[in-house]
Amino acid sequence: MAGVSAGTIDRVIHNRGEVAEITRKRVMRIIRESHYVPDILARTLASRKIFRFAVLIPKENSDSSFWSKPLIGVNNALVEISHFGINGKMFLFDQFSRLSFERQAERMMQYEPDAAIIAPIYYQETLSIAEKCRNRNIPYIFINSNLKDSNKLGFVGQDSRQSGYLAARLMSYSLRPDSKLIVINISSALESHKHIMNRQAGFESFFRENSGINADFLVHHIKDMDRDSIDNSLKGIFSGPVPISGIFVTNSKVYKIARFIKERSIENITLIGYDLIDENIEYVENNTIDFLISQRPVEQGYRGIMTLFNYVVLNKRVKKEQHLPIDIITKENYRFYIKY
Amino acid sequence: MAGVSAGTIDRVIHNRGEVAEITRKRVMRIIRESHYVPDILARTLASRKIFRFAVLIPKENSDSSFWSKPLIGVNNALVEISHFGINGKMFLFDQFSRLSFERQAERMMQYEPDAAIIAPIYYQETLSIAEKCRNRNIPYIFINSNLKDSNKLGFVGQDSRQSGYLAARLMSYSLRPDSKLIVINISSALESHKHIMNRQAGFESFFRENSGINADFLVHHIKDMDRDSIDNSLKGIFSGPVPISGIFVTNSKVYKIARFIKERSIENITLIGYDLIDENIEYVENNTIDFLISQRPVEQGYRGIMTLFNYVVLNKRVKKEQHLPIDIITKENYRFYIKY
DNA sequence: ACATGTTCCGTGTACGTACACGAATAAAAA
DNA sequence: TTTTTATTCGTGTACGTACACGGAACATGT
Repeated sequence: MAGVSAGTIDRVIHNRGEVAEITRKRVMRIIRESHYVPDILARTLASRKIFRFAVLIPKENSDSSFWSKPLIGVNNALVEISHFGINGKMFLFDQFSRLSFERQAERMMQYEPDAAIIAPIYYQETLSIAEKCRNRNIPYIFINSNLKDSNKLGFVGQDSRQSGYLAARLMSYSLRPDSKLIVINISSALESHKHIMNRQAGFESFFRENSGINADFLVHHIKDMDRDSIDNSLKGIFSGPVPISGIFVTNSKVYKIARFIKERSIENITLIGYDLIDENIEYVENNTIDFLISQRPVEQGYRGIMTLFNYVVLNKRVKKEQHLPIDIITKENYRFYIKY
Repeated sequence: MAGVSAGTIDRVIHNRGEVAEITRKRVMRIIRESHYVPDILARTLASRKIFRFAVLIPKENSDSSFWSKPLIGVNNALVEISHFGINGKMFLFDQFSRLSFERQAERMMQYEPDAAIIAPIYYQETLSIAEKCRNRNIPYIFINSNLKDSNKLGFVGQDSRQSGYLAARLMSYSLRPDSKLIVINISSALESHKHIMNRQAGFESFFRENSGINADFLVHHIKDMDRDSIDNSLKGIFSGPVPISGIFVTNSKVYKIARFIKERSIENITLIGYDLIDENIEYVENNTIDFLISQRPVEQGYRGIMTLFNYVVLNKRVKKEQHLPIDIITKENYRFYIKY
C-alpha cells in the first residue's frame, strides 16, 4: 500500500531510523487509516527476545502463609503467557528483615529485568529501588500495599480503609446494647504497616459516620506475637466489666485470637479478621471466626504479571490503580475462594 | 532426533496416517521423552483455521439486566484470545419464550460452531440441542444453571443451594426474638427455574441444621411481577401480627421488594437478594438491601469462553464443574464487584 | 575525475508449524 | 521382466514478523 517493502515498514514500526521522513509519514498514515495492528504471534515467533519479569515479595513465613498466595497467581500467569517468551524470577525476602529486603532488591537489579513487581514493605528502601528502576527504564508495579510514587506503572491490591469500614458494617449487625467492641492490631512494627492503620481508621469512621448505631470500642496493640503475650493481653481485655460483643483483628493474625476464644469456649463474640490462610480456615470451620476479609492474594499476583505483560509485551495501556474486591468470607463460602 | 523430516513428525502429531507404524512409535516416544510441546503461536500462524464459538444465552430484558453481564465477559475473553483466529457469535433468545430459545438454537446449529456455550433455560429443548451437538462433535458447556448431562464439556456457575444456605447465615446475625423471616420467590415459571428452588432449599436447611438458632419463616411465591401484584402480596405479608426481621428474595428481583419497603419507610428489616444489577444497586446504596449475593456473571462468560479455548484450541483438559465464589455484596464493597 | 561516505531501501533468511505435492521404495499384478 | 499400485517419506512454500546484509542513489571530499 505504501509502495515500500516489508523491511521499510518494519523500520518505521520500530523507530529504527534509516527511513526518509516523507516515507515514514506515509507509512504511519496508512498504518493508522487501515487500523493495522502487528500480529503478536508472528512477532514473538520472529523475535527471539526473552522478557524477564522479576517479583520482589516476602517469602512465606511460619507466622502466616499469606505470601505463598500471590506467588501462586504469579506462576499461573507465567504459565498462561509462557508461549510469549517470558522468564519470571522470584526474589523472596524475609518480611521482618530490612536487610533481607535490600539484598533481594540488589539481586533483582543484577538480574536486569524488563519489568518488576514489588511489595513495598519497607518505605525508604522501596523508594530507593524504585529510583533505580526508573533510571534503568524498568517499569514496576506495587502489590498488596500501595505507595505514593508517580513513576510507578501501577498498583494491585485492596482499598484497606474501605475494608475496615466494611468490617464495621458487618459488626453492626450483631451489636448488642451495653456491650463493646474491640479492635486488635497484632504487629511488631505497626508504623511500617500502613494498611493496618488504614483498616482501623476505616472501622472507626464507620461508627463516626453512622451515629445512629451506638457502639463503644477500644483499640489494643499487641506487639509480641508469641502465645503467652497474646494470652496475657486477652486476659486483660476480657477481665473488664462490660461484655464484649465483637472483636476486629486488623490482619491475618486473627487465628491467634480465635484460639484463645475457642479454648475458653467464650460465646457470643463476633470475630472478624483478614485473609483466607490455612491457620484461619480452621476457626472459620468451627464458627469461631465469623467473617474473614480477603484481598484475593492469588489474583493480586496474577494481575501483577498480566499488567506487566500487557504493558511490556503487548504495548497496551494499563490501569494505574487496580483495586481488587473486598471479599467477605464465611464458613459457607470460603471453599470457593481458596484459589483466588 | 527421530531421523525423519518435519513432514513426518507433522503426520504423526495430527494422526494423518501415511507413517510406518515403527516410525510412528519412535516419534511418539521421542516426543514423550523430550517433553515436546507444539508451539501454539507457530501453529496458529501456519494453520489458517478459524474457530467458531457460539454463545446461546438470554438477551437482556427490561425486567433484569442480568444477562448483559455474561456477554461482557464473553467479549472480554474473545478480545484476549483474538490473535488465535477465533470468531464468536452470539445467539440471544427471549428468556420467557420457549419458541425463541428453539429458534436461536436452530440458528446456532446452522452457524456450525466448533464449540458452544449454552444457558439451559428450557430443560427439554436444551437436551435436544445438546444431543445435536453431541452428534456433530461440538463440545458445549452450560452456563449459570446446571443440568445433568454426562456429555457436556463442563459447567460454569454457582452452587445455588449453598448460596441460599449462606443467605440464611447472614440473616441469622440480625435475627430478633419473636419475629419471623420471609422467603419470597418471584417468578412466573418456578418449575423451570431449578436454581430458585435450590436457593430456597439451602436457606431452609441452614435453620434445620442449626437448631440452636430459633427462626420461624414463611415462604411466599409471587407469580406476577407487575407493581400492583407485588404490592398486594406484600401488604398481605406485612399485615400479619408477628413482626418481620428479615426477607430473603431468591433472585435478582429483590429491588421490587426493596421499593415497597423504602416507599413505606419500613425499618429494621434485613433484606437479602441476588445479583448486582443496576436495579438493585440503588437500594444497596440507600441501605434498603443489606446484602446481595452475586454469582460473578461477567466471569461466568469469561470462563465459559476460556474453557472452550483451552479445550478446543490448546487441547488442554478442563474442569467439569467450575463453581464460582458466592460473593457477598454490601454498600461498602459493591463498587469493586461491578466488573466481575 | 575518482574515491569515499551517507542516506534510504529491498532482499533473504529465520522463527516453528501446516499442508500440498511428488519422489522413492517396496509390494503386487501383469 | 515390466508395469501398476500402495506405502512411506522428504521437499517446498506459506503464515506475519524481525533483522542482518548489501545495493542503489546521491552527496561530499580530494
